[in-house]
Amino acid sequence: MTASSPTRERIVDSAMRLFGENGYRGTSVAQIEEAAGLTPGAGGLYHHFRSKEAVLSAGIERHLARLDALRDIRRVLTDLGDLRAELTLTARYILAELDSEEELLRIMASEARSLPGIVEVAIEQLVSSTYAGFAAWLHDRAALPEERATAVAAVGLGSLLSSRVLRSVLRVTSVGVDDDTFVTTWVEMMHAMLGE
Amino acid sequence: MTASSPTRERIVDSAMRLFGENGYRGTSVAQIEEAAGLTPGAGGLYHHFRSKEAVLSAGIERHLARLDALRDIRRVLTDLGDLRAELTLTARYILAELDSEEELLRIMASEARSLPGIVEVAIEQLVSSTYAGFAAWLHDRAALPEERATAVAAVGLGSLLSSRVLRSVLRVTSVGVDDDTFVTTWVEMMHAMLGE
Amino acid sequence: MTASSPTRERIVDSAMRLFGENGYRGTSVAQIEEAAGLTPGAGGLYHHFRSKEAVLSAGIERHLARLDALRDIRRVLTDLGDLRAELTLTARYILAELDSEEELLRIMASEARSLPGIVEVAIEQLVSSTYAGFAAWLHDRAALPEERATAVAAVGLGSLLSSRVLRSVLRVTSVGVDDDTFVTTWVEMMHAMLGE
Amino acid sequence: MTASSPTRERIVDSAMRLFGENGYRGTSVAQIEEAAGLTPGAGGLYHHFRSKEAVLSAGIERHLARLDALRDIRRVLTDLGDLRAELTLTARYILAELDSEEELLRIMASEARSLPGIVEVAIEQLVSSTYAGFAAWLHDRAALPEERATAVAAVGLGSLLSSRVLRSVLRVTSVGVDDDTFVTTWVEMMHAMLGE
DNA sequence: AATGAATGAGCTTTCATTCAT
DNA sequence: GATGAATGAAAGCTCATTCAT
Repeated sequence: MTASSPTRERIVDSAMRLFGENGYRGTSVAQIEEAAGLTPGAGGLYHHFRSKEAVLSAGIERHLARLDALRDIRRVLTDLGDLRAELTLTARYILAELDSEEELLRIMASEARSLPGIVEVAIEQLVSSTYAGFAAWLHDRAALPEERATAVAAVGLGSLLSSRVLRSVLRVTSVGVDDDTFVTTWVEMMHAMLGE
Repeated sequence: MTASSPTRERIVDSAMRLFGENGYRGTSVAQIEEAAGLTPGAGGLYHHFRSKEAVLSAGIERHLARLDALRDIRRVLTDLGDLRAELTLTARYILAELDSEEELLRIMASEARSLPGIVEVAIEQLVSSTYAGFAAWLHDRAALPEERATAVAAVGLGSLLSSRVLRSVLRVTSVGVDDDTFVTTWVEMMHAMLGE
Repeated sequence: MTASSPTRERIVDSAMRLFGENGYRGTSVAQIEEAAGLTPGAGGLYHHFRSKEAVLSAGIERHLARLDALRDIRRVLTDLGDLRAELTLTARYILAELDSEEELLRIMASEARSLPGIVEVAIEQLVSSTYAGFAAWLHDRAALPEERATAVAAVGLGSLLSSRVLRSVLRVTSVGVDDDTFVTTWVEMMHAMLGE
Repeated sequence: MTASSPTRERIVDSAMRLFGENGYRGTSVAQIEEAAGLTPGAGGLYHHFRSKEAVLSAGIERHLARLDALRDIRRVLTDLGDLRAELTLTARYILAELDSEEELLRIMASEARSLPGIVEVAIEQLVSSTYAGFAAWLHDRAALPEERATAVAAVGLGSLLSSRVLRSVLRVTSVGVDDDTFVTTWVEMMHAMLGE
């Protein structure tokens, strides 16, 4: 039950990958053990975690720790002097983050309702803070009134989020638009909206 | 195995509700039977369906049949002469549809990866046709070139989809914007984009 | 989960026998199933009981129901006019009852501490009422003051109980005395104590 | 595997206490290790004992060694000239011994059937010799013929044993008699029996 | 002597599915 | 068409024991 060890890390890695692929319920402890190089079914996992759920918790916490940066999204959005450039940067950054957290996104979508406790907290932290951060930036940078900034953030971030939900969660291979075009179009829309 | 009977209907109803609430794996055949008024665990379900998966298939097919209307979205978007009004109508209509198909949306998100065959086809049909339909309308009505219409459809519909994915799938209670404001803002953005 | 069925009865029978032989923990559900004619390990037991503990509960309740007679021990001790004869009858009756409840006695001794809830109640009902019943009889029949009757009952019944505890629980094969001699000696002692 | 060491002693102490509280099967090697100040689950116990059973054996042997005195009960029963006084002394002594061996008594009762080998021998040694010793004393002191002495010993010791079996094994909190009254009554009964 | 790690075997329980009635 | 009963397979988890360090 050490805080960290190579095996422990391998267990979390394997588990999160399998959870993302097959869902939490769809992944057995034996599969995780096997993927982590332990004898499947021998219960080796339980020397490192109290339960299967504890593995998920550890995995989610690791993701969240890694995402602390995203939480304060304004740090990325330094003033480039050019709104279009900043919006492009934002879009690319958020898409890249969502891509690197594909596993987490999949798990959240599959298990949000079956595993309330753990997953709910993670979603709240992740989504709310991202939306709030972007809204605050719109308020500061584009001088939008607070309520309007919130609404624009909801519409704008929704677009970016759904592009990854479609791909990673719903496995929709394509809606006919490549990433670059998507970003360009999104930037145009946001820019048209923000005036100037 | 009759094509249709009151019991069969009750089974599909109960099953889809339970799948939406607890996921496919999280719902046992016995639970479905009980909810459908049969003796739980007695296997009565198997007089109407070959397997648990067949119940899901039937449920999804029923949803898809009901959604045929949405497939040809242009039927709704009759010419009102006013682009803003038409966009507002579109947004409201799509959100309403997503709401009435909340069950399906949840199931798709939870099981897209664990039950490829059945669910994947449904998602493909549903999403692709909706996106394609909206793009076609943009092409006709707003005179956008085809590629651009596709891109704008992707960005625009994504926003609407995300709003319901957040609420129904990820259980995010609110991102600070009510539906009316969301629609208004979305319409503005689309309108700003489409020029004129 | 029917209240009664041949299989259910066989499960309780087998379980109580095995619990008596190997203890509650020492008996696996698979063993019970096998002894009851079900496929071991297939979980058939769970169609009749919610858990392994529920089987023990049902078994204990069955024993207790059967022991309702013993509870009012005075019914047996009808006035024969001869104290010696009545004491002899009592001793034989109690030993016979303990013998027919050997299983229960073993289970009580093995599991009194590991399964408090269920077993504790049974012991309390069984032991307390027997002691109280015998004390009441001594009070009525031999005109002993209440406190004295209680003390004599404790000493006297203790002897009888220990003879069966030694044999059934501790597996002491013999302490050099056969049952008839034991009863005769016990009767003499009680008689000497109760005076003429 | 040293014959004796502080850790070894702590292991036996902890183990016997836990066996008494939770039973042999109900106590894990990890629990014993933890209670003995070792890292639970690390297998430190196996540096001192070949197996879990060997710990129980060592514990029982230690108890038996301590009980060698009781085996020759007559040493206690020195001639006081007064039979009543000697009986009182005997009763108190045996009850005190049973109390100080509560652990052992519990273990014997719980595990007599699941762990025959080890425990059976201990019980045999302990019980038989006590009964035989008391019978011999009755034979000498009260001039009872051998067979009669054996029978009276069985009836008399049974009472004392039961009182502790009820309390320590069956957890019956009280049968309405305190220890002093119990002893007094027992002495009276034995005295009435032994005549003069 | 002690520990971190691993393992094989076992546990209780759940469940989709089948079948005679 | 519905039920009571049964079953094979698998799940999460525990545990006595071993071993390299």
